[in-house]
Amino acid sequence: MAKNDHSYDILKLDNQVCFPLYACSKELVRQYTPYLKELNLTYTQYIVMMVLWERETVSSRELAECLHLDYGTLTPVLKRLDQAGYLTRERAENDERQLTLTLTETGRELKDKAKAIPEAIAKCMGLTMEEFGVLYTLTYKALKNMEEKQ
Amino acid sequence: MAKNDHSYDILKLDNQVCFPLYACSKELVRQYTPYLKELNLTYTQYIVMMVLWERETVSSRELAECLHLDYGTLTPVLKRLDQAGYLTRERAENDERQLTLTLTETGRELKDKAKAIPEAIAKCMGLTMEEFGVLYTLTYKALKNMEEKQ
DNA sequence: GCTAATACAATTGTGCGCAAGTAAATTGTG
DNA sequence: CACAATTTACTTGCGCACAATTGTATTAGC
Repeated sequence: MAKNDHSYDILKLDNQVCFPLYACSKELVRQYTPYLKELNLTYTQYIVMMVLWERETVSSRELAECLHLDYGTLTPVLKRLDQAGYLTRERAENDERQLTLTLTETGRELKDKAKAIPEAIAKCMGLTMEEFGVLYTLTYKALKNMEEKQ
Repeated sequence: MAKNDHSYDILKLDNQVCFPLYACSKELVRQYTPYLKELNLTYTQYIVMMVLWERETVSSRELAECLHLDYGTLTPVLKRLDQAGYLTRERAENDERQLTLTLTETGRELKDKAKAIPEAIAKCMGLTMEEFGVLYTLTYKALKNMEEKQ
């Protein structure tokens, strides 16, 4: 193969968009960790709590959908949050299949402690307000396009 | 608490930049999966192979650094790639601590099969060339800023 | 040259993350 | 009504991902 064969350049790590996205996502979770440790939460548990802080109660199915998580992941996460006393898990009255999650008082108290986190993380990332907006738009656009494919 | 208290809005899932980034990253890995399955690779194994396809040989330490992975993750991944016959693991001559990874012929053969993947994934994401460029720049910028914090 | 400090890698433990398979409740169809 | 299809959730198995700990080789300080 000739030295100036560039047909494999698309396989170079530096030419991938997916890699920095993947690495950035992991690094973000790592940055959250020390803050969340004070709340006794992991990142995944945190995003579950965010939904509950906003809605007080939600079905397991809706949660799985809006967080893009499947039950294999969600079930043990919800059990741990239940065990920690941050939420309750009950079957829906009208449909025994459905699981209804409800925020507890202990869970609600975390909300105040969590208030400072988003700004701290934003500072870590060091992007301008405009850049944050662009990043938000592009990731949501890609996400939407990809979920349409399946 | 008054209904028009917006001080918690920063905790709404829809107002987070981190969440779509996290969800998008996971969705991306999911999109790769069927393509990589044909090469008998996971996404993490794939990015290891990308480095080897470009460099033929690399030390474990360099790999960990450029992929932003620690040894707890990397060690078992490398063992599996070794077992699959895609690379060899040898101690460096001059320093018994260091692990040197070398691409095998079998590993090199995968490169051709992998060639079509980046374009297929790009199509899934459905962004324009310009948008890909912006996404690349912003994620690398955030990544660089965050790793400076630690 | 001996010991302390450092660097590199492996191991252990915990928690995602998802595919595949299973089970139970509900809904749809004849 | 009976029974097939669907929905919802759980379980199992495997592979990351990382913090914390341990082990070994090299280098630095004296």
